[in-house]
Amino acid sequence: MNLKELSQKLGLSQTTVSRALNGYPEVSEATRLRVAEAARLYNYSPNKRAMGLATGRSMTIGHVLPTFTQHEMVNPVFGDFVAGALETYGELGYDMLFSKVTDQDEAKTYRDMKRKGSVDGLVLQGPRVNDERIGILNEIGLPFVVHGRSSGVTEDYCWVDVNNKSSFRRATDFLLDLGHERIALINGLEEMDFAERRREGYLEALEARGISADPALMRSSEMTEVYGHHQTRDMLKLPNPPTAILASSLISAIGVRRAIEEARLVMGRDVSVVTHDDDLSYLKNGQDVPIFTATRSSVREAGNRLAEILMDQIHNPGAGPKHELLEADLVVGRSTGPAPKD
Amino acid sequence: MNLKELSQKLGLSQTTVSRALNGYPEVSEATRLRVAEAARLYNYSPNKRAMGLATGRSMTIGHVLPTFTQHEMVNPVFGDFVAGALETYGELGYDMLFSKVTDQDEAKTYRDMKRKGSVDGLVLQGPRVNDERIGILNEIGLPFVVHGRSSGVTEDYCWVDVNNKSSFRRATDFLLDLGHERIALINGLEEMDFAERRREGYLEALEARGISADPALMRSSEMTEVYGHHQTRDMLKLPNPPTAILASSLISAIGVRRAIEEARLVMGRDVSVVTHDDDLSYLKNGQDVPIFTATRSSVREAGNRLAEILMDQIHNPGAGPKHELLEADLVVGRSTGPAPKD
DNA sequence: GACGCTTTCCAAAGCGCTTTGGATGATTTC
DNA sequence: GAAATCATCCAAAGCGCTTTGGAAAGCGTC
Repeated sequence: MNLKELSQKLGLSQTTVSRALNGYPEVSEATRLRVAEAARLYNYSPNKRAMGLATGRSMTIGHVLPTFTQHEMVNPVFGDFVAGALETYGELGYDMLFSKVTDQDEAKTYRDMKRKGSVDGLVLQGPRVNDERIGILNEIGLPFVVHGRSSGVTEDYCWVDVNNKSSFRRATDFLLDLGHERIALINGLEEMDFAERRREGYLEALEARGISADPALMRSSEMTEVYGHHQTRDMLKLPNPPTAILASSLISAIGVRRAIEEARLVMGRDVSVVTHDDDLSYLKNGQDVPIFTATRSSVREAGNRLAEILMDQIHNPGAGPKHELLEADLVVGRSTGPAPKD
Repeated sequence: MNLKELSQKLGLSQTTVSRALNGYPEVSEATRLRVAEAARLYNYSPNKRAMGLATGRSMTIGHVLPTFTQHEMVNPVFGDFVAGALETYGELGYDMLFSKVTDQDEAKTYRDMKRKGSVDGLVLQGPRVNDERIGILNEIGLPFVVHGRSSGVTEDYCWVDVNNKSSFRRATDFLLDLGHERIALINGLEEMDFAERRREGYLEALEARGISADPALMRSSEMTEVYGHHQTRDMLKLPNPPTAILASSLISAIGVRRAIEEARLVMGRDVSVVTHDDDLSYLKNGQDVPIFTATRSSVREAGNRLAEILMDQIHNPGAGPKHELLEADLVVGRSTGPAPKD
């Protein structure tokens, strides 16, 4: 059933039926009702492609599967982030289109999406420090929002980000207050912007107490369980091992704990651990009492907020770039305790 | 730049340019080259929506975000599965369209996709026992492939699945061979088809040795870390606790280990653990020596294979339904050992 | 009753592509 | 040398929708 057929059945023109369905005022309430009724009866819904052709809008948002380049690792927060964004898209009738970038040429994918008219807006995930993709997206001229920020980029753009710096500053302060002085940082890959900001917060807290950071205690790698384990195992073997560890994700924190236990130490007594927690639906940080003391910020909520900003940008092209900085909670669990006296 | 403009620049008709670009034979090699050259020069690529309108094909595959109904949990394998499927889609120029189903009315979403012409094929994830969605999809008349199977459904359909039954049978046999007799099963939600098949394999192995299954040792729940932990903690408190545990996912196995360690027991000595491992990119089962003894099958590879079958179905509508049963490896790690003598 | 103003509807022209059904020469066949 | 064949190309008709620019009818006004 298409518009033509439906309008014939109703004895109306396609124009009127189209207008009735799209809520234009040039149609009487009586016929609007009649049209709506018939549309339901004949199970009519407009062809999206034809609609897109005619309007120039595709009602689709483009995403690129965020993979950490090394090892083709899919970002574990992907699923929850998407779920959050989809909630908002769905409400406004938008779909989500996915592409995977095989080569490094992500810019080409974005340009293609614009040229082919397949999307009305874009989402950029996993921004790196000085990310050149932002400049390209600005130049392409399609509304976009970045999940995260990119230090070094001077031009303005829309973003939604967790306050990584302040949350890691607070986490470090929390450990310092407990008397820890040898605090390790197991961070994400250094080129990632969030990792840089977390490191800044960590360093700032140390400096404020006059503690000089030990490069041997600052690690950065992909946020997997195995890497968390390796880095911790190595650091615990140091002549002067850390008494506390800051981890960048719950998954690597699980590896941290494994290494601590393998060393026959007790987490929260011998070694304290604080992690960032994206509040993933499939990986909750305990139930009542958190397993790990953590800086928590729901990535799903971030997806939600980001989508709202993007929708806003699409519908009000004039409005300038919008930003949203989400503050993480610092939740105290069983992985932290006073620094051991030796 | 659109077809019209490009053809004007070339002094050719749109027909010829279109044919040249799409590899039709009615165009001389010389002009084909000239057209290709100009297309590159002017950075032309056809508008997907217009192409879709004209051809009736959308070059898009529909996915529905698989959530376990309770708690809106996003399936953790989602990211890797998508990455696998996208590899194949990308090669053939297909995009991936995502929708999230808010209500239970997933069928409506599929019907809409068909009506609106937004997709050429569908992927069904997370099939349940007796899943009525399969019947609906068959009736809708859009090519589809199921990731998993649905016992109880008699009609034929395409699927890609891990041999859940045989792998859990093997895993159970492996534990039995080590002398374990009280083997617990921490399974996924019972309505999920994979959970049923795994239970069957487990029961079959026990029965073959004349061991009657203890209902107190068979748990099923969402596959989260917390649930794995809770179930294990509870079972270890039983008067006659299990000496081995079979877990349905690496994430719940991590919870199992946490509970074992909290009980001051040693995994692999006091309690053996075998888990299923989807070989997720962000959650590897150790590096050289696996942490857990596991039945391993890459969900990314499954996504890849599934996409291939779907592409095949779309391009050869006549061919009957195809199936692929993936056998899981049984890899031995450090989480299993002989049953303790008491 | 002629006039203007609303209200309500419609015909037709796109949107950018594919594809059908020729047209035009060039080449071969007898 | 005329007819048939072939290789190239093109004009125009869709695909299913939106939207522009009227047209027709209804209504009050003077």
